[in-house]
Amino acid sequence: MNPQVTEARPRDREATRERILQAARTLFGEQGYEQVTVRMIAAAAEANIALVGRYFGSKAGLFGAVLQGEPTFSRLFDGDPETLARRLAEYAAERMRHPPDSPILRTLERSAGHPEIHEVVRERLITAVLKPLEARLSGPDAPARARMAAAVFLGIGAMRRRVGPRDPTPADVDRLTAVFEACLAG
Amino acid sequence: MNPQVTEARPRDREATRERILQAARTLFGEQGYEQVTVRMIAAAAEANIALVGRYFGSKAGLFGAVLQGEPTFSRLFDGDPETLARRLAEYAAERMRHPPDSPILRTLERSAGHPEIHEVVRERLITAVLKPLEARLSGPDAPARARMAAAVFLGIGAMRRRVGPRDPTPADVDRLTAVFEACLAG
DNA sequence: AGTTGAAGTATACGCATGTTTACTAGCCGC
DNA sequence: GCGGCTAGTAAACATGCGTATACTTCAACT
Repeated sequence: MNPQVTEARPRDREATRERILQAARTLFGEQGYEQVTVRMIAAAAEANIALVGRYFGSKAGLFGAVLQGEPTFSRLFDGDPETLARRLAEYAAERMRHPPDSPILRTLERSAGHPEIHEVVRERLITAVLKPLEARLSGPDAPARARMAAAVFLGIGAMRRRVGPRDPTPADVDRLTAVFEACLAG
Repeated sequence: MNPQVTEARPRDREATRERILQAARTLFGEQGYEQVTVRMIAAAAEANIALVGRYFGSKAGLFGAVLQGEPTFSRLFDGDPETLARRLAEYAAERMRHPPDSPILRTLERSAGHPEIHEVVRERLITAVLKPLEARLSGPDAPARARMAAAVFLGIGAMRRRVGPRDPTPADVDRLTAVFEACLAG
């Protein structure tokens, strides 16, 4: 009769794996794929370098695992369709000032370059952002409209990172609302 | 036996420098800062690696020289202010399908990550895009409005690179026109 | 208790990068 | 002609990367 195996074993594969995953989530979100090294992740997770390879195969595999573990944006898109544009605008306005609270968008904002993660980034952007939004749009051209709204999101983040943060004003939110309404208009 | 296939090039500091610059312009625009190596640039320019360091100090210095040499977007912004949004929309719609014709935007679209070029990217984005557009806007909040329009540009490019190209439809152009009108509305 | 297998470790491999050094050779003014 | 400045070259340097290997340690099960 075993006691519960879930608690505080000194050697715990699952816990170590989780520490690595969590460290990677944080670091990738903060600095993007290429700026973060496997050694940094291992150090932050207080795990040995070789374990990263052992549990995730490769750096790209770990990156994929991070992205797969992130939730979609369905919550943001849920609610009254009439006020969807406004909610998106408020969220985007906050993105002028601060990086996304969600690691997934932080990670997607950065890490454009590397070819080896291109596919997983693309897949995750589609399933976590485009498809959920698209599903909530009525009328024609839903994919195109969702894509354009997502483009605005990415663009806002790109400007913040490249030019600098900006405190969103009420006028900014109004403008963004109009922008998203234009994006989503059927 | 062949006589020399490659005819000797006269020694010309300025011409060599220009070849390197031109090769860098092309490669950075095609692949972004971090994907391009100094050796690739030297090979494309048919110049020795060391000359890159000699003439431009460093890879980042060369990148800065490329960006400094690019024209601004004033031409796109000139013309009837009434139809500015439409012109921007047509340009942006083309960006859904193809990378920018101008190396500067291609370069700015990519190369987000590297800290060592952050400053020159920022500076160039401001002086080549934001300021010229801002100068053509009347009414309040011109910087904020220009910034938002620029964000849409960057976002469109980001979506093309990450998700894939899209053939813009007339409806896309209409939507984008409305988006830019919302961005630029005073 | 002793064996065993996996978790964890230390270290090195192979490679690519940006950069620098020591050298060669061609052009120009004399 | 020729000497010297300098464009151009070849090679190495130093570093950091992701990954792989061989070893050690420890906990669980017979």
